[in-house]
Amino acid sequence: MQPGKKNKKVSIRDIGRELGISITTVSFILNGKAKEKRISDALTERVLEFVERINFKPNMMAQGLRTGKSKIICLMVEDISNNLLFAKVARYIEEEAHSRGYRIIYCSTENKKEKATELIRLFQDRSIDGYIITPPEGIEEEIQSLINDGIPIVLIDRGLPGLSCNQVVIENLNSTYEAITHLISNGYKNIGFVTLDSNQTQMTDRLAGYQKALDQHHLSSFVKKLGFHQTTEQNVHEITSFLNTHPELDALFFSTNYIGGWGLQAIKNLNLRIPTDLAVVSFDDQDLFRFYSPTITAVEQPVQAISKEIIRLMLNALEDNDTNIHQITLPAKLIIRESSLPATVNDEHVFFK
Amino acid sequence: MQPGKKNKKVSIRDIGRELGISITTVSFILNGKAKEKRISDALTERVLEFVERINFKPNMMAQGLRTGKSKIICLMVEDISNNLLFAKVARYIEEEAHSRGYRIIYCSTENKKEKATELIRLFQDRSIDGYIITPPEGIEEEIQSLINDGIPIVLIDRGLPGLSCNQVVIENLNSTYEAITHLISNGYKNIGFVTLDSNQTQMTDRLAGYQKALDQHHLSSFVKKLGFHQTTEQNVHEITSFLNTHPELDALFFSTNYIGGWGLQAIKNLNLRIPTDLAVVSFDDQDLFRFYSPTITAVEQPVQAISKEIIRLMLNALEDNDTNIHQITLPAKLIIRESSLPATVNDEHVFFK
DNA sequence: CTTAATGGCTAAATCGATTTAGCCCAATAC
DNA sequence: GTATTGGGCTAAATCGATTTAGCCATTAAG
Repeated sequence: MQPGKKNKKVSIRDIGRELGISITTVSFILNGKAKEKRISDALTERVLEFVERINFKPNMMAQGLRTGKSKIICLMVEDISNNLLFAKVARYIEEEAHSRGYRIIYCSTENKKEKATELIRLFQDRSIDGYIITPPEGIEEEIQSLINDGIPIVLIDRGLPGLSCNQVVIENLNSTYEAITHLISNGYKNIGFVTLDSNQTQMTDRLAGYQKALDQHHLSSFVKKLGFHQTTEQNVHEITSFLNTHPELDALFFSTNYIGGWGLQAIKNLNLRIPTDLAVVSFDDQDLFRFYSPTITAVEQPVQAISKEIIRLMLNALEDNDTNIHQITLPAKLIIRESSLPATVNDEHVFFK
Repeated sequence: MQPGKKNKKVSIRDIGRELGISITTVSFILNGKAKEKRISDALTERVLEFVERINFKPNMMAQGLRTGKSKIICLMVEDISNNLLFAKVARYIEEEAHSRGYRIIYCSTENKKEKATELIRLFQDRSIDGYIITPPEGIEEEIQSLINDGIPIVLIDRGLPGLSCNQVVIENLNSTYEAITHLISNGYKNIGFVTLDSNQTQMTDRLAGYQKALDQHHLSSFVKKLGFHQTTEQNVHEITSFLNTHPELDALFFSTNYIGGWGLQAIKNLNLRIPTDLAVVSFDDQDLFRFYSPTITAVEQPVQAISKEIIRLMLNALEDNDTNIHQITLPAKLIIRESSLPATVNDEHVFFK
């Protein structure tokens, strides 16, 4: 039995038959090699016009089989649904990729090494041209093996120390430093830092930025590291305990937007006023921070710029065979809102003490 | 020149050569047809063991070319980044699809007919096995042509009246009816409805549910329809004007979560207290509503159930050639929070009047 | 007038799988 | 002793493109 659908689609062969020419000629013309292969302008014109009229699209599987290129890029993120940042990157990348003839498949690693490995193996059959990855810890070997196979990779959101690979990240250290300095200059002295128990570069850099700012002002640090893969309730509870054990805290920095969400929850449960009782700044902006009462100061990632760089690096590697390694670091922006207003203005105790 | 990467990958032919058997046999075994084709258990065992050991994965392009199936499903949503609902659906679907050997490519229509048409045409080369689509208005013909080609389609979030096609939607009418009834029974009498100027079924059904509840209690309706593709500022401004022109409003229903966001913005700008001055209920739950002060009552879509049905319908059609049309309608749940507390309890005027 | 160059096009191999048709041998039936 | 059956395996066609090598005129060069 022949494979294929009810409506047999036309092939390059049908076009050749219809126009009385060889499939070779059709292929050359469709691939823009008419001039190079000295096909006459008249014929080129005729073929292009015909192809346009019948809305012919070459079969990608056949093309892929022959050329070894699938025109598919894999976007492998932590979880496309738990961080709007990834969904936004997905959105921007999609547009540019399509306009260049690429499709994007996505998958989520849950930031687990095993899951990521499994996914990479699942796709390892020549059917993915390039990978855009937020790498979980411990995935170095697997990535290296892709690189060895000559497959373009762009790491995003975080790097893998010890691996030379294209990457697009932001200035985590500097932007956190700036945020903490902002709190300090607004009069806060006991600033807590709530983060994940993770050795990934974006997290360690943010912590380093915090530490750097504190050191510079000789302030002591209060760091709470939340375990990975806990429930929201557990996390909120841990932040609540952290605040209870350290009543001296007058400000809190959350190292990601979802930690920010848990933090606000905890603060609400404790009935603390922001920023009167506790100032708040979070990494990663989101609707919640813009709309919350009070509005929450946040470090905003330049999503559009990040996405542009990601797809630029990928297409460079794919189309221009650029094998140089590009490591791009983009600046992030502190959006100052109500939650970090100067302590002296808001805290009436200061006036009357 | 030969195509292919630096590390030439092994093919079914290499396996045959290595084991001294034909590629036919290898293919039969790999496709689980060993029994049917009477390949001896010993040989089957030997091949499977070898394939496992060298971690062989058949080339999908070759498979696809031969079988006419790409094992790729296209998820075509409005915008994967502007509504977490779509990202969540994407996440759930991904898991199940992968476990069944399918990959998912995504794309965003911006809810525009032209964009959707363009995308469908872009993919129309036999390289997509099925489509999961949130259809924009006016896309009926294009969808029908896919159906005619025998390609499985599942419409989601909204249907296309006049088109018989698989679909998974929720009880928009009933759940809105329930939400409005909830407001009415909590003492609200002048309930406004802010929605999009759209004829899509999910929107018209929500409006119908609102109308039904009002009619039943002989209340008058206040409907504000926002234009498509306006800026956030414009929308917030329009909602503000709506509230100003109708000072009698004591409650507001937002027909989507992002409209809810704009609405909260408008209410905040007007310094109205929720629910004292104005009760609020929104369709679609989100973090913002859970964390806001006060917390916002919302109609929650059963994302997981929706996703399960979507992928179930799709895989049924793909694998079991189920050509029956399934139209699934799932219930949604009203999550009652602070923003819709009874008017009489909160509005002290009522007590002292 | 022969050879070389060029223009315009094509036959056939190839990518890596699936699938049809059928080969060969041993066992059983008649 | 021949015909039939079935077990165990394989050769070759095929999917629809790309690409190499080369055919056949015509013109230019020597």
